[in-house]
Amino acid sequence: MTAYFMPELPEVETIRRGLETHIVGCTIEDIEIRLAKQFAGDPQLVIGSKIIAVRRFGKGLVIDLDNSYSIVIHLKMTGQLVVSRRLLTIGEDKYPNKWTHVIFKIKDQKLNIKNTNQRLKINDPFSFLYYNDIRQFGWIKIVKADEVNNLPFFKSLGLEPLKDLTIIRFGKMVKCFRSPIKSLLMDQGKIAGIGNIYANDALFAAKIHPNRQAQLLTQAEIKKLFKAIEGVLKKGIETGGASEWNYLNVLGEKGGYQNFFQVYNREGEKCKHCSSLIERIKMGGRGTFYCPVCQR
DNA sequence: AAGGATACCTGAATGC
DNA sequence: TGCATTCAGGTATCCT
Repeated sequence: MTAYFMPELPEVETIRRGLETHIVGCTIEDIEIRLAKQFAGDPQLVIGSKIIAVRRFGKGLVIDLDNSYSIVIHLKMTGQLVVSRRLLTIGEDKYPNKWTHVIFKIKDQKLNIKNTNQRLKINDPFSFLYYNDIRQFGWIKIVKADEVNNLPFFKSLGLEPLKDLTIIRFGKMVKCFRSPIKSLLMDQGKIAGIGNIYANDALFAAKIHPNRQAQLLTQAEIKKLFKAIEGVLKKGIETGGASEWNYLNVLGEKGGYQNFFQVYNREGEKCKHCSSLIERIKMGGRGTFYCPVCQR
């Protein structure tokens, strides 16, 4: 089967870091909206403003501007944010393409000053940030910075792993949760940012069957799972995210985590620990992968 | 209340 | 071959 998956915390964090490096300090000169349904708010509110920060909450991105407005983005499954290669002078743009739905025209003051040197392949201080999205599920909104946290998605977000999610809080959460543990890991209102890939792999690392009722896990298992979550997310960030199919960082490059999948998308393949065949079941409408021997 | 089903959408895989 | 059907999936929303 083909794997389709959205960017999860490590992928979105990788994009956030890339944007921080490449577009903070730039000014938004124009916004071309090619698919109106993916864009909410008045683009005029941010045109002419300077990008001062890029934040991430769960799988959501917030680009802060110097006029107290923010551009909020959720990539959902197939959204990509790719900066113009022109900006980096490392080749010609492959974008826009038929899936490019929003184009931010940006101006880099630093480049503008130096635009007579070789850093720019062409003598043009403008660059582009392309929003591509095959499935068209993602969205971009212009909102006041102080209203970002009131957006329904952000308002309902749970704790941030590697930050606010402590072992104590995680333990309490698990003990009150009556549904399968995998549902808890993927519940954005409980823990922000874990999606199908990392939930599957964390459960494998902790040797816990995805269908186990959360509140029945032992303290030792809870601890192991907590460590496993941190482990897979850190590994994901370290390798630049998982790119089996659609995910790209802001330079249009793939990540490397797909080479470390333990169970995700490995139905019928051998468990890397015991050589049993990885099984696939459906939980909450999502493909769920596990080793029937290692995970109990 | 909380869990389940459905809509959104298109490319790839499958079916005939 | 080629056309039609099925499937995947995060989140919002509706439903039970």
